[in-house]
Amino acid sequence: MDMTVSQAQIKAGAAAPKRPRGRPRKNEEDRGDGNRRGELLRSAARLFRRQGFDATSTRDIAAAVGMRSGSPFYHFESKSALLYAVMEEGMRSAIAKQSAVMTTAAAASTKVRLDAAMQLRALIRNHFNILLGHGNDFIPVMLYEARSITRSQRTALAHLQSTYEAPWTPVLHALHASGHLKADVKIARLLIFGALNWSVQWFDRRKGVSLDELTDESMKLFTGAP
Amino acid sequence: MDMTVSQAQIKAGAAAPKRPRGRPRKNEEDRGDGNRRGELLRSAARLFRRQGFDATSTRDIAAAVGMRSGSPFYHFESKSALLYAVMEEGMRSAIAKQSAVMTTAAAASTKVRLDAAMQLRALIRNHFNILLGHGNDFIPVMLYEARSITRSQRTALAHLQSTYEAPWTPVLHALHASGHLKADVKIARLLIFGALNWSVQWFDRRKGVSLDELTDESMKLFTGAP
DNA sequence: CCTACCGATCGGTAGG
DNA sequence: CCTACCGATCGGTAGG
Repeated sequence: MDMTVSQAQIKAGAAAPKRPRGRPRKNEEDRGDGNRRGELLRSAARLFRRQGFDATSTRDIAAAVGMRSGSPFYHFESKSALLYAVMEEGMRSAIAKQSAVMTTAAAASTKVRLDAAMQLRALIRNHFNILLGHGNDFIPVMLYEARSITRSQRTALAHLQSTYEAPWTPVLHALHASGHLKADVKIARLLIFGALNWSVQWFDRRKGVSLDELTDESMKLFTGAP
Repeated sequence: MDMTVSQAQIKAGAAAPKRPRGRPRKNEEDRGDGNRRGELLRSAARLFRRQGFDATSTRDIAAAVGMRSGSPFYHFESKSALLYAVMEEGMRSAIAKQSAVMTTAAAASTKVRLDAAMQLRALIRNHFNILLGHGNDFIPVMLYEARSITRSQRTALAHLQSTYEAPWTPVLHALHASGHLKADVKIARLLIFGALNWSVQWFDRRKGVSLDELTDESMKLFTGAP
C-alpha cells in the first residue's frame, strides 16, 4: 500500500504494481449502487428489445452506460454471454415474482381448497405484469431472441422456464376437471401462453386498456367467466 | 442485331453494344420457371426464418440459389427490400388462401345463414396451415422480423394485415351474440391471434399433434365446444 | 475501465 | 448475372 517507487524499482524485472485485472469477484459486483454490471444488463435489455440482438452493437450498450467500446468485455465474456445474462436474470425475477403472488393468493384465501379460477387469474395477472409492466424488458428479450443463444444456454433456460410454468399445470387440470376448461390441458397451456406472450407485440400502455381488463378478458376467453 | 465489330467501332466514343443492365421488367421476371427472383424470395424466407434477418447475409442467400455475392442486388434494390418482398408475398398468398377457404365454406353450407362456429373453425384451420404448413416460411418471417422494415413498409403491410383480419371480426361478433364467445371481441381477436401465432415457436410437425387436432383444441379453448 | 488496435464480415456498387 | 472491389462496422483483445 505504501510501497515507494524506489522500492518497486528494486524488484528489477518483477511486475510493477497494477490495478487488479479480469472480471470482478461475485460479491464485488453485486454490492451497492456501484453496480456497473447491473447497469449494463438493464441497458442491454432495453436495446436488445428495441433493436434486436444483432442490430445492437456492444458499442451501443457501452455508450448507454457511459463506457468506452471495449469495456463491456470487462464484465461479460462476450456479447452473447450478455444476452444470456439478460434472459437468465429475467427468468429468475419472473419466478420470484410468481411465487410471491401465489403465496399471497394462498394466504388470502379462507378456503382450504383454493379456487382454481382465482389462481389462474393471479397467474395471468402476474404474467401480464412481467411482460408489459414498466421497464420490464428482460422477458420480452428472452421470448424474442432465443435464436441467438447457444444450444446449451437454451437448455439451461428451458429448466428455468419449466420452473416458471410448473404452477400453471395443476391449476389448469383443476379447471378442466370442473368443466371450466374444455381443451386438452397440455395444448391449452401452450395456446394460453401464446395469447399472453403475443401481447408484447400489440399492447400499448397509453391506449386505455389496463392489465386488469386484459386479465378479465383473458379469463372470459379461456374459461367463459371473468 | 447483325452489326459487325467494325461498324460498332466506327461510332467512336459511343457505347459498345452491351447486355441489358438494371433489374428486369416485370413481365420478364414473372414468367416461366426461369424465375430467379422467386428462388431468391423462397431461399431468403427460409434463411430469414432459421437465422433471423440480421444474421443472414446477402451472400448466404446468393449461395443458396447458386449466385455470386453481388447478384441478388440485380433483382432487389437492397437487403431490406428483399425482406419486405418476402413479407408482402406472404400476406398476399395468405389472403388468397383465406378467401378461397371462406368461399368453399360458404358453398358447402346449405343454410342461408352460415354457422359462425364452422366459419371460425375454417379460419383457424387455414391460419394454422399458413403458419405451420410445409415450406411456409413467409408468414413466420413477417411475424418475427417486422422490426427490420421501415415505417412506411410497416404501414403498407398493416393494410394487408387488415384485409386478412377483416373476415374474423363478423364471425367473432356472431359468436359473441350467440353467447359462445364471452370476451370482448376486439381483445379476443388479439388474444386468439396470439395463441395461434405463437404456435410457430413450439409446434413440431414430427411430434404427433396434427393441425386438425390443434384446431379442435383451439375451438374448445375459445368457444367451449369443438 | 481506457487506449489503440486487429481481422473478419458485410451491404452495396462500377463496369462489363 | 459475374468480377473485383470499397468503406463501414463489428466483436473482441493486449496492455496498462
